[in-house]
Amino acid sequence: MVKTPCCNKTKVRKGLWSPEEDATLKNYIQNYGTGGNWITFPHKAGLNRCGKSCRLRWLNYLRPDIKREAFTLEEDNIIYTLYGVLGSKWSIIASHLPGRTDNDVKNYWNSKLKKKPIAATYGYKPTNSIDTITAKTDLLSSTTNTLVPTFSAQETSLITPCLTESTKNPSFSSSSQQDSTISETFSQLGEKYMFGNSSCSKGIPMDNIDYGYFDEILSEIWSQEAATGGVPNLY
DNA sequence: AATACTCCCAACCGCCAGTAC
DNA sequence: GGTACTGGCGGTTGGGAGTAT
Repeated sequence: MVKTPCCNKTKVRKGLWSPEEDATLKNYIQNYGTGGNWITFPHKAGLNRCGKSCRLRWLNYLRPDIKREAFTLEEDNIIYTLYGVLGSKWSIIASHLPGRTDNDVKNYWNSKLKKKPIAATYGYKPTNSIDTITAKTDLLSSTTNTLVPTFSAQETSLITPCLTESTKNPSFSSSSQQDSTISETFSQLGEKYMFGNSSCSKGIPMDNIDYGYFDEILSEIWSQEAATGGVPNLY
């Protein structure tokens, strides 16, 4: 199929938005809304911009509920945890951070979080979520070794490999061996999880996933942090 | 002070899925 | 069912700001 451009790219303005353009966009939306069609929006609003560019500018910068202040530690933890489970599903991660956009979260991850030591070691900060999943093994049926039905069948199929690996991983004898084993295990788990998530995102509407589960993970992490006055003692 | 380098963020690009016709 | 169109998303880039030399 021939790709149709959303606008005449040779005639529209590109690059940084001027304060005048911002004001025009903001005023128009506040008075008339978007009209439900971003492609025709620039013409109606009197902007010489591509509709997609207008949409992006509004959603990522001009929307009144955008949070401009620095990310908090709690937000860091949410990003680490959800990234460990979902991978680079920035829009879903951002939906759990009021006032943050997917672009914000993506930029923040790429420029800050992934460079932090623990993230550099493990690729992300899965120790908390995996640890908590391990802690939830008391939810496993002792006879069938299956999860109690707080998870859907599909979610169980994603989580079970992690449980199996993290609870049966042998021989943490020395700290260096422990570090490399943990690192390797998380690398494997990450791949499995990403694979699972990939098939999940293709097969199941993401809306069907119970994000209350992540809330459980986060509250546990925060309560440990509050109790110990710092990062939870892992392993 | 001048230049080189790095970092960060806003914006763009291209692809894909959903929907209307 | 096929095509055209649109919105949404993730990856990538450009360039300004800050820092190091």
